[in-house]
Amino acid sequence: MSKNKEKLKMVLHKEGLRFTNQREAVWNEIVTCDEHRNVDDIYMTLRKNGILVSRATVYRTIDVLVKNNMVRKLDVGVGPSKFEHKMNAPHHDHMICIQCGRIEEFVDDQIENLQDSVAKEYEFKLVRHIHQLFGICKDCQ
Amino acid sequence: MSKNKEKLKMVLHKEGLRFTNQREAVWNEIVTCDEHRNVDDIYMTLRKNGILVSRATVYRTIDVLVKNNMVRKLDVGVGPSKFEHKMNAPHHDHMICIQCGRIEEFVDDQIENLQDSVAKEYEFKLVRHIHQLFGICKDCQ
DNA sequence: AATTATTTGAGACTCATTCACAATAAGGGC
DNA sequence: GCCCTTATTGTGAATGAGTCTCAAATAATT
Repeated sequence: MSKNKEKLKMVLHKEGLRFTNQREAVWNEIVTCDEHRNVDDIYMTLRKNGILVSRATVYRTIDVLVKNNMVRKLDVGVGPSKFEHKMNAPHHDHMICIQCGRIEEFVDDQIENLQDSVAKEYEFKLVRHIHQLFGICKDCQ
Repeated sequence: MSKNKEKLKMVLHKEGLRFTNQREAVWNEIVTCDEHRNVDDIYMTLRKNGILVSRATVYRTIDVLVKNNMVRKLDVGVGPSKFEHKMNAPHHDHMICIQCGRIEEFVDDQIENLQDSVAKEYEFKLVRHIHQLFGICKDCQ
């Protein structure tokens, strides 16, 4: 059994939820693609591959995945939210071009550390964060 | 004429928009309150004070104010966006409690600087950013 | 004052997301 | 494997924040 399937089973069990074909299909579709996609993209791709899962189920499954840190939700400021899986990928944040919508990832450990310090200082238990830079990308300038 | 009124006039002029009672009323309502409020909060307060401005106009005016850096839009992850004015207030980011919804502000110049460096490195022209820490606040723990 | 262009208000509309509920499928015990 | 209980699914309707349309009102220009 693949590592990802294993991971899904664990999380579902932890949440007291059942392991179903639909949930596996959704997780599988998300984890085998490295793009930033919205629910409809994911739904349509599944459908194109002959896997009929309802949109509602995609939403419901993603909620669980997001809550359990397997998927990151990305509010890109306009239109539907986008999602990306977090397996085998180092943590990163995003730069979003307000002209062409292109999303670029960036990593900065110093920022991460400072962030942790701030949270500690306020006795705030950090669960997740959003750090997005909006602007004009190199190509659009 | 107050400094804030002056500022609004300038921005509207720059945008090729007219200075109207409604736009002044919305800006005034926002700039004289230091809380994080959504469009409906602002609309209802105006209405309570006998100032009848339509919801659509509040949305439209806020768009202009956000675009011109007079107001910050805050996506709090659930429900409608909140807004706060940016006059006389040093730049800050937000910690949002996912339990009680409380919003706390924090300032960290080092993070701001690092952020600028990252943008520079990618030749990305930074227009604005979102940096939000989600977690459990001191009181909710 | 007349003309032209912008803004406003009201409500219809959009569209992402959530919900309700009947039908279906999982998991546990036998 | 079969039954029973309980969770999950699909469907389509509902929700709700935000946007749009358009006629009437207001502002700027002549």
